[in-house]
Amino acid sequence: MSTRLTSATKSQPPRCSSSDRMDAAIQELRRGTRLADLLREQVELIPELERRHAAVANVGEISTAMESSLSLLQSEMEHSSSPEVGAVAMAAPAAYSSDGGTGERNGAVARTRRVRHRRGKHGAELPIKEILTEAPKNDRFHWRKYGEKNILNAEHPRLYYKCGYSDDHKCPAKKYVQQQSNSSPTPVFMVTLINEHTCETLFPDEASSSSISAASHVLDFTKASLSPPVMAAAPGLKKKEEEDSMSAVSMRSYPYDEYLSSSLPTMSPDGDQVKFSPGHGW
DNA sequence: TGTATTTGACCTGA
DNA sequence: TCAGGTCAAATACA
Repeated sequence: MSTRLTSATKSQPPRCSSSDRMDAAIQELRRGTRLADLLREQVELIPELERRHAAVANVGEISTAMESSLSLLQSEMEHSSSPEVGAVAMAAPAAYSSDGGTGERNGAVARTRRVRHRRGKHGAELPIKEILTEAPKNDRFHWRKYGEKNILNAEHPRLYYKCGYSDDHKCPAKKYVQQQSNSSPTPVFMVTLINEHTCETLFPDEASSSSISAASHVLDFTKASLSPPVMAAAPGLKKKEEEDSMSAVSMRSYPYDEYLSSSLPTMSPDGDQVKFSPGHGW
């Protein structure tokens, strides 16, 4: 079954205008929905009741996520998005920084007062996407974690990432990841994207990654859901992972490429992604 | 040794 | 004053 599922990830949407990409993303989401249905049928054949139940539940969540993403994209298409980005603009959850991450890192002394230009509340025009995902995947961008914060009334801390090229290429892309309160056995993460990547530095993994790895990814996606995906994610995690699974996921940056181009089979069964050399790393 | 993460302090808007 | 977002030294790891 895995091979069939993989086909969902094979078609590469054209990368042209944002509307083209959104269109492609919609197509992929539709396809994903159909495949999720297919997967459900297959999963129902699992003899072990417990596993079957869990798998069916997970597939159901996949479908839900697909459908909600789909409707978001569609409504965005209808409401004519901003020309520059194919963002799924949603209600801005909070304040978004407009700090360009220009990386003024020469402050010799720590904690000395620096004039930092940030928090442009007026920056409401910033592209924003929010994605609910339960299955972290690699989006091929290089994210670097730069902060973590406990949020009021939230069970889990919010993790802050910026593009790994924010300094080099002045790429303003950022994302916030927050695990939702665990109402379901499977952790669900709200991923908020801020700004579009200007670095355009995607990892060239699709050329080398085989459909096999894609298949295993898809399969393991289910497996990983049975056991928390967070734990599967972090070979690079060292100390806090055992107690803080949230951080574990975070180290890999949470990917959710649904909106992007869809086919990023980069997470191995262990949750370990493709290794990248420094500077291109993840 | 270089790179990425952790973590507490700092900053800013509400 | 509070809460959220960011910085950057310290630290861990490959």
